[in-house]
Amino acid sequence: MGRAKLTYHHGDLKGALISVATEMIAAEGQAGFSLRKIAQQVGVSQTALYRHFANKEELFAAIAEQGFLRLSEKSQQAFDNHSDLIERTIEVGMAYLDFAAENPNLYRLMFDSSIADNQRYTALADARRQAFKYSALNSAALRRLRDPDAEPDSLQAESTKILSQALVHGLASLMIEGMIHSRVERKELMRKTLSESLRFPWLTESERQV
Amino acid sequence: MGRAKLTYHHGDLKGALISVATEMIAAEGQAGFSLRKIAQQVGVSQTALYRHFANKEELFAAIAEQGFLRLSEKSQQAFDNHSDLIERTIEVGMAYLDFAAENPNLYRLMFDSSIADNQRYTALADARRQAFKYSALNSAALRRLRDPDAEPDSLQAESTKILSQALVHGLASLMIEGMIHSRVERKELMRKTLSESLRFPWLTESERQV
DNA sequence: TGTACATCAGTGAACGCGCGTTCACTGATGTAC
DNA sequence: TGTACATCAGTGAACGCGCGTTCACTGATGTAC
Repeated sequence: MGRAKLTYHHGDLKGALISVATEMIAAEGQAGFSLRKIAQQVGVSQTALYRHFANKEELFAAIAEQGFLRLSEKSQQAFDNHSDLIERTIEVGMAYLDFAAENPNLYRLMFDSSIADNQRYTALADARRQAFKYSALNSAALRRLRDPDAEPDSLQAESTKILSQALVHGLASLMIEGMIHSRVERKELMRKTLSESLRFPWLTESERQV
Repeated sequence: MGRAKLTYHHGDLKGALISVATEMIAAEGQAGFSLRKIAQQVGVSQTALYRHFANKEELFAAIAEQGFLRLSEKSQQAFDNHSDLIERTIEVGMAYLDFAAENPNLYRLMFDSSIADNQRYTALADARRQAFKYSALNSAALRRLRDPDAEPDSLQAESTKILSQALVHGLASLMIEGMIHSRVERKELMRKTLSESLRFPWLTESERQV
């Protein structure tokens, strides 16, 4: 169906709604968000939306899902581009930080617990799991290197995993909330901080090649 | 003025409003928050509030300020109770995490950029600075120990400071958003993670005593 | 000690607003024959 | 190839709601004389 053709039926209204809604979240955040504005921007009546989403929350879930899919892609690229374990960990983390810096409002929505915690949105939960696959794999690998006989869910393993997750999420939050002010270039700072904290001194040089 | 006495004038309406508003934030978060509900709960007309606050945002700022003052107190206690540098850093961090765990909605409000970034609220900014004084002093001390000749705002110093801030903020966020699921006791896990990441292997035993 | 009066904290009715959602509808599409 | 009809995407008027804020007011308080 031609795009220029102004038909009664839109063609891909669902996709257009998600895309415009995502832009709106990016521009104004969750506070200034409204279904009516989105419909207006898409050029459709304010009730058309209810053919595709049961309610506002369901649209939010779709936006968040979209976000995780994009984050996933970035993470995978970073993962695939590096084989050195530490480099890889840093670069996956950097991809995460870049995403947060470029999409602060979207990032916030993605981690809004009121949506994320709702078990109803299975597609969202899947996308989320996918996005964390690469960092999760990384920490599993690290754990094995560190202590091959460690129980999978030992305190040691848990704390390693949580450390890296917390660090990267914390850096993202600090960036978004503007708590990081520095003369030095932000990206360089991120890289350095990540790299210092993830040096893992217990690894020998040979172990670092995965 | 007696409390039981039902007078036309309240006595300390401003204080009562902040206190009830803080409770309401704690219970329902920013989403379900409304001036009318608060006035009702305090038992006063919905417009009485405007004698003490110009608008809703100003009340938010007062709530956040209150939060930072409480956090400040907790941090200072933790600081004063330990002289070992690492123990002290861990305990100040733990105080921060406890606060976030006990007051998730308040914590979120305190770091809501739309209020925090507004320069108009100088009392809020002061309270905030006060709350971070102890962790900031800590990282300054660490920096000096690590490299006495380091320029105060070197990349090294910046990244050390950011690392500890990010870690503790990241852990708080993970806790609040329920991303931390674990069989082991949460507090123990926090302590271990913090302690591992802040071990600072470059410090000698004698340097650890401040 | 008593009175007049300025000050100011709290009232209550009312405003306009934007919101999410409902409802009965209409126009376009695709398919069976 | 043409027609009847079921399906379903999008319409537009309307709903009720809770909200923040305004306004002219009233009742209580404290102070000057």
